[in-house]
Amino acid sequence: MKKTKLTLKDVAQQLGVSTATISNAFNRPDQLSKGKREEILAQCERIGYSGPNKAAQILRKGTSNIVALVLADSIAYMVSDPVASTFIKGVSTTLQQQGKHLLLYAGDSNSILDVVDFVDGFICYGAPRNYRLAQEIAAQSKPAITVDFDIDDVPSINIDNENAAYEVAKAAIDENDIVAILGLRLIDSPTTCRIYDSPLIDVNSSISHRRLDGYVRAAKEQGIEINNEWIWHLPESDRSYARQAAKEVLMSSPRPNTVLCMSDIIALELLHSALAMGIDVPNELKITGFDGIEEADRARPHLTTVCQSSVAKGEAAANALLSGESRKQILPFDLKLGETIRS
Amino acid sequence: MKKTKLTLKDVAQQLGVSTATISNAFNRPDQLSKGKREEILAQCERIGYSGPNKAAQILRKGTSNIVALVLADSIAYMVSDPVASTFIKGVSTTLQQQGKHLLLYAGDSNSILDVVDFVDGFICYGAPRNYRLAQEIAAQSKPAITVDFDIDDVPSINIDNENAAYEVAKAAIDENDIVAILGLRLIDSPTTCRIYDSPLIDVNSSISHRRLDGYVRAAKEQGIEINNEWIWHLPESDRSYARQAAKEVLMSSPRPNTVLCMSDIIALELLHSALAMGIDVPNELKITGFDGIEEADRARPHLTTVCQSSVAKGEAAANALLSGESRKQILPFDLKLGETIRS
DNA sequence: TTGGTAGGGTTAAACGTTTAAGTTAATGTT
DNA sequence: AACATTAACTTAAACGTTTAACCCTACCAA
Repeated sequence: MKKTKLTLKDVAQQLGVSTATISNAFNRPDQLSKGKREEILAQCERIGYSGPNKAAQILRKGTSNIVALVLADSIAYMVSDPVASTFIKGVSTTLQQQGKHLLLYAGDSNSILDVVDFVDGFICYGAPRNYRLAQEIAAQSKPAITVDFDIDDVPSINIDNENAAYEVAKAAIDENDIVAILGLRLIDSPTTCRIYDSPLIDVNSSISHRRLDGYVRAAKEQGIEINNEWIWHLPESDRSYARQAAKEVLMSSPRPNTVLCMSDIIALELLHSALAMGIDVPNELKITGFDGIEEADRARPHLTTVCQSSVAKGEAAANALLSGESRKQILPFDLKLGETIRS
Repeated sequence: MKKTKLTLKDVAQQLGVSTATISNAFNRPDQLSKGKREEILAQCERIGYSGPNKAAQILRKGTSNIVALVLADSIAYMVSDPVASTFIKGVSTTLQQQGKHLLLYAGDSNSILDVVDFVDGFICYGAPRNYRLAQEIAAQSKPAITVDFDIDDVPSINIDNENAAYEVAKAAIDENDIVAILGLRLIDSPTTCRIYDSPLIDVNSSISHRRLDGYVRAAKEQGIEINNEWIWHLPESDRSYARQAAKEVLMSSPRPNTVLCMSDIIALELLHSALAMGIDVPNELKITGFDGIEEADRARPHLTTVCQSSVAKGEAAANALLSGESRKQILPFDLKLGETIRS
């Protein structure tokens, strides 16, 4: 029983050839005769050498076939959020097709150094928490791509959030409506609350603020000014935060009759709360969502929302990274009219 | 502008000390004087050296701080399945706490060799597709742990599936019931179908077969023999497979009045289909699930199911791997009675 | 004075590959 | 026959660290 693992050198010695030849047998078939190659491979199989050590390969070749997916929030949150997990889906299928491996990264900017040396590239998903981290990554000389936010000169995948929000809001808002917004990560607070005059965070890079702009523009077109009092901040697109916000909105007086939600999860939770309270949707309350998740399809009445394909985003991100694409891409969205705004 | 990245050697030269000293400054503070160490670290900061190259470290030290989570199905499926994604959640939070990184692996047994050399250990989740792969991994001399299935001598995390299934079935089944089972991965087929006399796969290692045993035992106690004709096979715990199986069950005659489902997703889909057809649950149709996912809580009537904590499984798996625990652990489950079996 | 020990360094040999450059023999060209 | 080309290998220098073993110098005890 061999105690220590076989190395390429051992094998070379045993077969009486040079290490280069063994290495070539595995990596560059054109560098040796077909016969010799097959013989070597067969012998390796026999003596239990399963190929060059990958750690050494990574050091020597400088490439590992590992791509890091850098997540804004904890992995825990990301796998449970339908939008984020669908994104991961897109990334992973594409990577797998190309023989790449996926490292899920959700640490801070210190420990990113733990992986930066051996990873082939980075996909950075979701600001703002990720913004500084992504900047550091971009500063490294490794391929990187951002999704759902932007950093100068770094290729990215986005949709036109401002127009998407504008369109869904425009479809929902009528003259004289009282409009409220259930927003995501608008200010720096760990709890659900109205934003009032709290300073908005990260205005430039955040999709939430682009959406806010769109909503506000659509409202303005109907002569409606949305006061900060009617804008809620949720720290995450999470059911329990949403439930609380829904309660606050529905209890407030006057009660808004149009609520624009920055995610479907939020919108659905609001819908359920409203129905449970016996509120007529859409006649007493119009609701719009954002994302177009599967669950929105199953809800009755159907949710009016903006569909964006998270899978497509994931695929686009992986493909762009692997192909060295350096442009910023804007993916399409799709307005979906359900019965939550008009029956 | 430095073109090429700084190495430890460069730094040593610039600071006029040996490479060993620089290395020690980063890794072994006790090996040099405090003053020197601080000076070195400050200088490194200044000239832009962010610490030893990790690829080289991995090769030299033989450890990478990366743990591979080996998934039975595609990552795409895993992140969308509530049970699996919750498991990932548990694993990832634990790993993160301990400063480890998570590599999601869903390839085949060939490409596992791509990572085996630099990964610190393996968590193998879910047979049977994973069974052979896991055997190969176990054959490597790296720490490994299996979850929801077993391999001789490899530590594992499981619940007592046989008893869990027995208990939920016992709670549901009455004398003279017609009992059907919606099972998971029972035979080797990519489509939803009745199993009839198809050979069962992987009888030993599969949780599905343990559950089957439990169901059958409970039925027998009521004098009921479950014919293979009344057992369905679903290739995955997926809504669309479930929908089809639900249709078939509800259309068959005589229609079963007790259906034992091997996952909540399946049970919920059956519940929806039944309600949509105007069938009275539980009076005309009793349903049980398995897993205890969140969504089961939101259903009306509440689903009767077996709760198991996937998060706890994930945490246990990660902890066992990191601590070198070598026993097989059986985690508790929890019978949850809802109104889908008795109103 | 001798010798022992501890602190603070340095040297140099790994870790397991890949690959540019070099060697040799065989084949083809004129 | 002389020379150029090619095929099939080998040599040896990286890749960027870590770490056992060694070497000073200073200090202290007896």
